[in-house]
This record gives sequence, structure tokens and C-alpha cells, in this order.
Amino acid sequence: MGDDNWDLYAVVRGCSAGTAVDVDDPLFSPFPPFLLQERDVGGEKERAFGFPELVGTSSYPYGLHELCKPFYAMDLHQEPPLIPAVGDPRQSQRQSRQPQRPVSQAPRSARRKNQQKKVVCQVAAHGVRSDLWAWRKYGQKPIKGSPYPRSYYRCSTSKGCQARKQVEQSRADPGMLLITYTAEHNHPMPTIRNSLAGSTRPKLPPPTSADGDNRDQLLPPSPPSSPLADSVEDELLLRRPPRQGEEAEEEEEEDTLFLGMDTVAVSSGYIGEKSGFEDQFWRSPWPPSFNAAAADMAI
DNA sequence: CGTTTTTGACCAGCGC
DNA sequence: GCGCTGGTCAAAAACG
Repeated sequence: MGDDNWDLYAVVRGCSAGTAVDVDDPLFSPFPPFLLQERDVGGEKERAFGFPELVGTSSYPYGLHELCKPFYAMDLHQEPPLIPAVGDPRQSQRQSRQPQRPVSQAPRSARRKNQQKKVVCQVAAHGVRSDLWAWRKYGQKPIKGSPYPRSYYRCSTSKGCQARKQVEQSRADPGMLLITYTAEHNHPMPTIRNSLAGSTRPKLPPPTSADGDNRDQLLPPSPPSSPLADSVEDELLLRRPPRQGEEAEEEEEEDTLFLGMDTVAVSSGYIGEKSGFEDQFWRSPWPPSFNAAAADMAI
């Protein structure tokens, strides 16, 4: 790998932990052994990255980002190569089938399994929110066997960018979100969110008097797909049915890197701080009172 | 006005 | 070949 995965590095950076390296390659993995965790998922070993040492550490927005730096195999500020998205061998075939489709739109079958590099991050629902990429939602589907819908996002930073992101709530742990990144960004990571117009920052319903410990009371009455969530993570939370203990886990494909971020969730404390950082990058629709409440719950 | 979200429809891969 | 399922498209609405 190496040069065709620079942005997967970046997106995983967005998860504030880890890089999209081939974790099976001991020569390449930049992770110290303590970050690499294995767990059993459906009888198969699954690799995940975690930061057990960081529990309860910092609320500094860049904390994990910075902490990860020593483990990055690449210079974070390196100018990325302008390369096409991870090759789907069937892409050209598809394009010949749909010649009038704009270049910026990936042919449908780019989605197909086993063809694309995927990076799966598992994050706490109120967890780290340091994904600096600008994502635009383009679809949502109910997933068979899962009570939670899956949302589909594409990178809106650059028109030609084929980076994709899928977010769904973990069936195994409703408090966790499974974020799957696919394809590659073909542009540098933005320093700020580059488009604010149209960011459907919703008008929030007036916070209820119970602005405290019951998050459900903070939520709007479960719209089918609420614009009240700025981030995917928030949105999914809004729909979360109160279920727990369901089994099932993200099925890992061979090319999938699983990043277990659950232990990173502790840094979610900064959600409530609502510093300029979050305003700048996350377009949080929540009023400070809500963020504080959410942060309280996350701690 | 530019951008995003929502959502139904469409399409292709996959399993049978 | 057929049906199911997941991923994407695209129009309409919403937002700042």
C-alpha cells in the first residue's frame, strides 16, 4: 500500500486513532502493540485499535490526533497524491454502461463488496468528533437484520472526491457507531469545513425543562429522518431505539480494517466544551445546554 | 444563491 | 433467471 491509502489514513485520523494500514503487515503497522486489540466477532478474530491508556485523559480537541502522531507512518501534512479512488476493476466497465454520468459520480457498482478498501471505525455515539472532512449525506437505507438505518455520506470537499462514509449504529452495542470509510479522498484534508451554506443547521426545539440526565427528553419526537443531527453520529442517536444486548457485529471483509474506537470515546468530553473547534468543524446544531448534557452522558 | 438533507426509485451484485 | 438486498441517484425541500 503506501501511497494509495493516504487519505484512508486521514479518515481514520478523523476517527482520532489509527491509520489505514494493513494491520496484517507487521512491517508496516505503525501501531504499538498495546493499541492493537483483538476480539472475537462471530468466531473470527477481529483487529481493532483502542487507546486504553487514554481513558479519561484529555478534552483537548486535538488530543487523540496529536497522540496518534507518533504512530502515523506518514507526515500528516504531506500533500496527498492526486490519485483516483481506490480502483474498482469494474468501474470502467460501468462507466461504459452509463456514459452520460458525470465524472464526479462514481458508478454504482463501486460499492461492490470485496473490491474496495474499507476502514471501519467503531466510535462511541457521543464520542470523538474530529473528522475534518466535509461529508454530504446522499442516502439512507434500512439494513436487513439491523434495527438501525445506515446512512451514506460522500465527501463534499472536492467534487471529484470519491471518498465515502457509511454510518450505522452498532447492533451489538447501540451506544456505538460503526463508521465505514471507503475509497479515497483525492484532495488534501481541509483545514476548515469549506462549505457552510446550506448546512442544514436546524432550528432546535426549545430544550425541555428536563435538560439534564435523560437524553431522550432532549430529542425531538423521533422524526423519520431528522435534520436535527449535524453529524451522522448525532443523527443515528436520534433514531436509536432503546434496544440492547442484540448480538451481531460488523462483518469484516478481508480488506477491511477495523478500528475499535470505543476506548477513545472518553475524549468526547470536549463535545460539551463547544469550543471554536467544534463550531468550526462540526456544525453542531445543538445548543450548549444540549452539548453539555450529551457530554455528561458520555462521561 | 449555493449547499445539504430527505427520500423514493433505480440499478447491480449476490445467493438460490 | 429471479428475488432480495445494498448502494447510489436525483428531485424537492430546507437552510443560512
